[in-house]
Amino acid sequence: MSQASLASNARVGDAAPLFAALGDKTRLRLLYRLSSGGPGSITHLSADTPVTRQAITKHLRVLSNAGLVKSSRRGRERVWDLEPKRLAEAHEYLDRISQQWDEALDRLKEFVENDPVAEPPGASR
Amino acid sequence: MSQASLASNARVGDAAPLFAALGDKTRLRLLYRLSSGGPGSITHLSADTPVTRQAITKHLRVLSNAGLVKSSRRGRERVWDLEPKRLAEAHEYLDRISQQWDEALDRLKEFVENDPVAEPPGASR
DNA sequence: CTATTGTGCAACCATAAGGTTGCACATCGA
DNA sequence: TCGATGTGCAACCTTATGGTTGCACAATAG
Repeated sequence: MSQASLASNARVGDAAPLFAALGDKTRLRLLYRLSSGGPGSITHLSADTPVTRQAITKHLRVLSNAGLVKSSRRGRERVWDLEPKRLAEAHEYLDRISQQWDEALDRLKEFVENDPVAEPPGASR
Repeated sequence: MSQASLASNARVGDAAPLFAALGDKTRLRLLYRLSSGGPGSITHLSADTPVTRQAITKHLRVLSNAGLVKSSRRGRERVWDLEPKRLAEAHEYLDRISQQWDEALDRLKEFVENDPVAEPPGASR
């Protein structure tokens, strides 16, 4: 079994949801907003974006499902904030993947340097 | 800039495509496949998956657009492989984000410890 | 030459995703 | 109490996404 791979086999399906949650610029912007500006209500958060409050609500729900943010009611407002625990988990996750990429790149170098793919000399056309 | 945020402001829209490309389990599996099993043709790569060759083709194209894989023709076959350079870039990227998360988490702690439900600056109306 | 194998392309489908509008309802201020 | 403000829900629209099937075409094996 080779050990250097882009994701450990067992968790490969685990990473996708996290990446998917991060794979939208509006959501990344929201995370940025929360991390730099602190917690905020929906209307507050949507004030900076070109999209509607409703859209923001949906995105927050996605982030919430991914465990990246949490919300709490405060009077008639609902305040959203980053979720430290999950965020730390995701953080570790990215670190691990990052490290595995490193190893994968090493293997890749060997590939290229040693024996590409036994390329047939006249393979072009 | 000593500001701790989840993503640097200017690049926030840059990360999304990468994450989006990684946000699918079939594609992650493909990357895993390529990183552990080395390069392979489409039919070869799709032999291990429950989906059709055509679906794999599409996924490879997505990964290719994200710069994570590259392909080269070899006779009548087309061999796909990881793209080292871009992969390294993405690697750095994840590292950077990972680090920023770390900083963001620090700020988060202060939030919680100092002022539980602090009003974001400028929240008055 | 002919059959086989490997790709590529295109059409098509179902569902999810991102977004909008509209409206009901809760809560706060005066 | 009444109006203003903040949310939540639901319907709806458009486009992307993930997937399939079918077929044409290139290249290789006999």
